[in-house]
Amino acid sequence: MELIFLGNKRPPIMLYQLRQDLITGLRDATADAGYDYEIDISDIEVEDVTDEEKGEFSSPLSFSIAADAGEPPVAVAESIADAHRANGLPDGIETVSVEGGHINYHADRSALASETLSVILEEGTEYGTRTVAESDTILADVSSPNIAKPLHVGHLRNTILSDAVMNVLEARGHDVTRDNHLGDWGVQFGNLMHEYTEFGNESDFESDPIEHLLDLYQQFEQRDSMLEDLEENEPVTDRFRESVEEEREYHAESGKEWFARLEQDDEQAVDLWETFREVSIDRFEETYADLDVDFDIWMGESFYAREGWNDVVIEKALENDVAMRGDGEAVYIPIYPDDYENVGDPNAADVDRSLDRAREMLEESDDLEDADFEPFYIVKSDGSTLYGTRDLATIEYRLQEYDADQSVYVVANEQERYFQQLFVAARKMGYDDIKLKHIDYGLISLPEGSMSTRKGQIITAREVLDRARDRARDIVEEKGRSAEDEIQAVANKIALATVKYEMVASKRARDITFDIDESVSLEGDTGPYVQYAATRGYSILDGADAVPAADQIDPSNFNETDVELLYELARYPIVLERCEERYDAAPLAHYLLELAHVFNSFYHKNQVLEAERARDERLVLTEATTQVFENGLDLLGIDVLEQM
RNA sequence: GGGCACGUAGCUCAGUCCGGAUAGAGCGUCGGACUUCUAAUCCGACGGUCGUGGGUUCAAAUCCCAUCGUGCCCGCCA
Repeated sequence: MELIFLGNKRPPIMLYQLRQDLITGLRDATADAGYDYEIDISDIEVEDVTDEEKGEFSSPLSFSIAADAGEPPVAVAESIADAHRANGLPDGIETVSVEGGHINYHADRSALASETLSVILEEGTEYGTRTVAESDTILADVSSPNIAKPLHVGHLRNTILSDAVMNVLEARGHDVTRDNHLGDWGVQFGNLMHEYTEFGNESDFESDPIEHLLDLYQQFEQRDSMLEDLEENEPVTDRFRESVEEEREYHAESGKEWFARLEQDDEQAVDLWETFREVSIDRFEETYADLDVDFDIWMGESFYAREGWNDVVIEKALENDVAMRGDGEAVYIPIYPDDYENVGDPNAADVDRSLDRAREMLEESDDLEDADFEPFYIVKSDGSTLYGTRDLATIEYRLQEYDADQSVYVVANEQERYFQQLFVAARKMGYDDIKLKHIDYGLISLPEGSMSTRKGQIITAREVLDRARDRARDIVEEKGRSAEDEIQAVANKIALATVKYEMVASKRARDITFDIDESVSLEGDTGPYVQYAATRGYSILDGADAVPAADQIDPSNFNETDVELLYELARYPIVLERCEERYDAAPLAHYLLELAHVFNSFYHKNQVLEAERARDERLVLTEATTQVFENGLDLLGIDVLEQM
């Protein structure tokens, strides 16, 4: 992908560009020194600026070359450094040295300082973003709550993580469509309709529809598991067992029937479903508004069922001979054990589309259980569809309507296996030109154990937000810096920062034990810590009449502390690059924390307004820092505050 | 039985995907810094067999194999 820098005719002398230049230079120097060695990005490390000896960039490649060539590493390093010196170091690199076999490059700090500050202030909110010649069109499943249930902390993590990751992908130049892929279709709603028509209560529904529906859902599930227990555990008589079985089947069958009716557009079923859906969406929207997140589309699973997309993929699967028929009306795609391998990546995907293997296996034994493949069902024997059908339909739709390059799914890692199967099935269907990516994340549990909507052990998104707000308001009041009428607004922003930071600070794969008391703490490794640092920046800028232009300052006035902060700012685009690679926001969260720490340190050590030497320089540096705080926090969906 | 993830300081976690020079933060503990641009802060100290055992390598927290522990998944549910 080709880089186009915004607003500059030539690539600025920035960390990012310098590293690119050094790779090229190092490649030539290595060849000129007489060594045959393949050099890539990993051969140049960006070092900690506080380490004088290592320089800003360092390469350990002399060790590998030395091992092959049987020469001492220091000699190899020296001869490469000499060659590089002779060829001429890139603009912005002052010297190259050899320390302990490492080739260390020392940047021209003044040039880097003024370039970095100029670029940040010139690009403003665009700093760190890029445009790419051929951006990807990305369709993303985000948030995806099930209707008729409240949003809980799991949805909170999903929604906040999705928002941040999609923001990053946009900043990296891609065209992202956020699809709130509502769970609004499936037998569970048949079960709910059964329960509602049997036991529902209109006045309860009206006073709190979601609570009432949740009660009914839990009642259905609890009765089912209770009956299951009774059935399995020592029934007193056969007669008793039979009646338990009957009771259980009655409810389950009735639920399935309701769903079948819904899929057949039965008026009563559709009416009920629409009512459930509307009250759910109304409630969701309140919470999304509180979270300050938006979606581009709310397709929901029902869309693909009701608009005929399910039929499209079912037909396609049968016509292309990738799916076979099972009992009743059942249709499934056989998946062989060797089908899984880099299956989300269009370039690496290689699956066996043939049904011959499955047919052979079934000839030996009619029992699917014995066959060495997993059936990926897209039609059940009763003729209704499954989530897999809807997900295949979604891919078909995204290709047809959006010409999508990527279809990505922010969904908890408990569904990892399912997504592998879905992606295999999709390849078999012939969806070859689309990158499929499961952006999985760890489960959230409570200190008292794992959450279960069924058992009623949940903590809702609303509870978390309310508690964070209450706690933030107490602290804002205690500090007494905000005007009476602003307290709630300030507290809200701090509360959001707390919750959002918490939700993205751990890398995706990690499970989180969600301790609400710890999460609303405002000290240390938290969102408010970062907000506070930014606020101090504004406070400084507030005390200055004007901030000079970046090209009007003398970078040689910067001391070590200033330079450390400056390098932190320069690193920002590299952090976003890493976030894009990983489809994660955690590196950004950690970066902002580090930036806040360095800025706080700068704040204590260096005077700005009263500085004897570097007042102008530090004003520019401070302004650039607040800009990076704004840009980075914005990607995490966190607002900065002038005062807190 | 099979699959995936996680295991780093007392606790919560970065760093692992791309192997490099003394393994980093926060919380907690101990000590220090507010007549100062916001102390929601800063500075310092204490704290580590990077789960364990092999292997590859000049070099392993990082790669490979094995093993233990924890969580999740393996349904014509989502």
